[in-house]
Amino acid sequence: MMQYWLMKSEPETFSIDDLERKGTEPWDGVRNYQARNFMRDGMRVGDKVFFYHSNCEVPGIVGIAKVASEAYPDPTQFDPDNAHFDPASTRAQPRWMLVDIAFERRLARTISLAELKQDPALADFALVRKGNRLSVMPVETAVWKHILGLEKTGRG
DNA sequence: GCCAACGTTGGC
DNA sequence: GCCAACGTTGGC
Repeated sequence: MMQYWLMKSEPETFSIDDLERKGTEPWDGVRNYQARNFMRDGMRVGDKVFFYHSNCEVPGIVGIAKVASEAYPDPTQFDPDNAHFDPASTRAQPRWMLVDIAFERRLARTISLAELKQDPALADFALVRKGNRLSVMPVETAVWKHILGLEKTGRG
């Protein structure tokens, strides 16, 4: 059964433009167990993903991607020259996993965090809750549909 | 750039 | 196992 997700990326590091240009990208660098578990245990090929820009001028959802592989070990954990190198991880027992993410489309407009926060229908959505730092999270079907409904409305 | 919130580490 | 110190995330 199709599941929905949201994944955060800092656009200065990897933006929706970058994903559109490359087509498919290994979602490397995740070093949070909860986020890893969602990728490893939750995601299936074909699941849909909101692409979210974080730590930027207008944080918000900017596009839609899809899961393009099952989880496999994140190669950056083995590379001493990589910022995400993890000396405690081994190839026999890799600690960090990733999935490939494929571009699907941009949204017609950015649906900003500010807009999501002031929407009463999204009060329980983890993204808008105070202190949330999770970079990979599930999105309930109703929430997914509600947010997509915002795309064509109002501002932008 | 600041800093609140949160996760991880390590001493005990 | 507790918890203080530290590092990171990410909005503002």
